[in-house]
Amino acid sequence: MQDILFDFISKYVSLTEEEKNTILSLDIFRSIKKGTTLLKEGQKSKDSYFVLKGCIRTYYVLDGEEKTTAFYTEMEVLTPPCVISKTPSEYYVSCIEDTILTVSNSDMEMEINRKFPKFETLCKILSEELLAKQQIDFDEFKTSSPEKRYLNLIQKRPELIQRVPQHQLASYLGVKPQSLSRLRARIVGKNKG
Amino acid sequence: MQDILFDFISKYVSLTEEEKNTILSLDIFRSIKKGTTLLKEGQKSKDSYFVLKGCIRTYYVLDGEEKTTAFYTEMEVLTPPCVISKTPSEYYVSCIEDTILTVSNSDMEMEINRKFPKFETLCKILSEELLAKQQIDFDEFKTSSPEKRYLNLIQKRPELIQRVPQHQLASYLGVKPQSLSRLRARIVGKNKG
DNA sequence: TTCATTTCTTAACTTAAGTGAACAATTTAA
DNA sequence: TTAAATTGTTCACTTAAGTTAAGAAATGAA
Repeated sequence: MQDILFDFISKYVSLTEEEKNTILSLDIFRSIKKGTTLLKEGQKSKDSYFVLKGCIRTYYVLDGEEKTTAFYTEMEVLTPPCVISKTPSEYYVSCIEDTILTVSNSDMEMEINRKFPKFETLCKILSEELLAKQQIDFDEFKTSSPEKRYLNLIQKRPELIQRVPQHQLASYLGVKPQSLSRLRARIVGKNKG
Repeated sequence: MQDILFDFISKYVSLTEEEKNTILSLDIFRSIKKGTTLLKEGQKSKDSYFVLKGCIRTYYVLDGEEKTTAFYTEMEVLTPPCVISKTPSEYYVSCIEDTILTVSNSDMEMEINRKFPKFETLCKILSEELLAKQQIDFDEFKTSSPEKRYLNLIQKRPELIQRVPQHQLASYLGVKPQSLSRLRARIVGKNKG
């Protein structure tokens, strides 16, 4: 399990055994049951998550309705905005499958950065990459219709459509569950006739 | 003009005179005329921009149509995704006003990072903050109707509505120019009766 | 200044998404 | 195992966005 993390890190910076041991000594690996909530609206938190196996989602509760805005699966990192802004969280984070992840807080991060400055480089590269990736995702969302977004998702993350309940996918795509149902029926119809 | 940049940086890390002089020696300040294109689709670039005065926008050309996805105004930073991915740019960047900005490339950045490691900390903090901010923007976009997005924009960046042509604002809000016109008329109507 | 271009608005019509409700299928919990 | 809750689909109806077109207003260039 640790190897997945180390392989991931090694893509960005090389790691010595000493550094690996320091990371392991922090005891950051967690097994979480499906349905568990990791972060609630209004809570303060310093925790970042790296998903090794499984899936977590972020969602808001607006007018009593859940609005799912993101899914994080294998090899993806989530640092909730409240960790950066140091304000109470605006949203929930929960596991939609049994999930294995690492939980690291900003204190631990600072501690590692102090011992191994190259860790700061890793964090910089990672957040720059994530920012660029998310800019493109946002641009695609803005310039596409709901139907195009769904077709785009089939291309880019086909497994997500299998793993995730439709009504959560719907708000992720910016539409109501009924509209997603209809839109899918429309696509199937097109492929037939 | 330099002071604006140094004040901005000082919010994140303290700067010595030596460091300031090193930055100044790089000759990064540029005055750009309205309408100038800074980056074209298909071009490779290593340049990041920090807007001191004026406004730049990013836009795609899809099916012969311009799709504006972002505006960067005073005190905002843009590192185009192509700089991170090291691939040809998918979009254009151009000035929609006479603009004063800094242009810094990744080689210069590495040079400074080598001399002053605290610069790496600055970059890390900046991109983490930008990532968090953009996550929230994206979430708000997903969970709002076009009308709500427009009302939200009036709250958050009222000056933008004055500075920017409507048809560019429209694609920024994810609708056609005609829909933005209609939507605005609808809002005015509501406030009357 | 004048002409051409760009920008913005309005309108009529088409298409698709939102809404409320019903129902079947599936999952969860007692 | 059964009842309750959740989930997904369909339908009729409403509302809003996309499309096409026309014309007015503003802008820019010759």
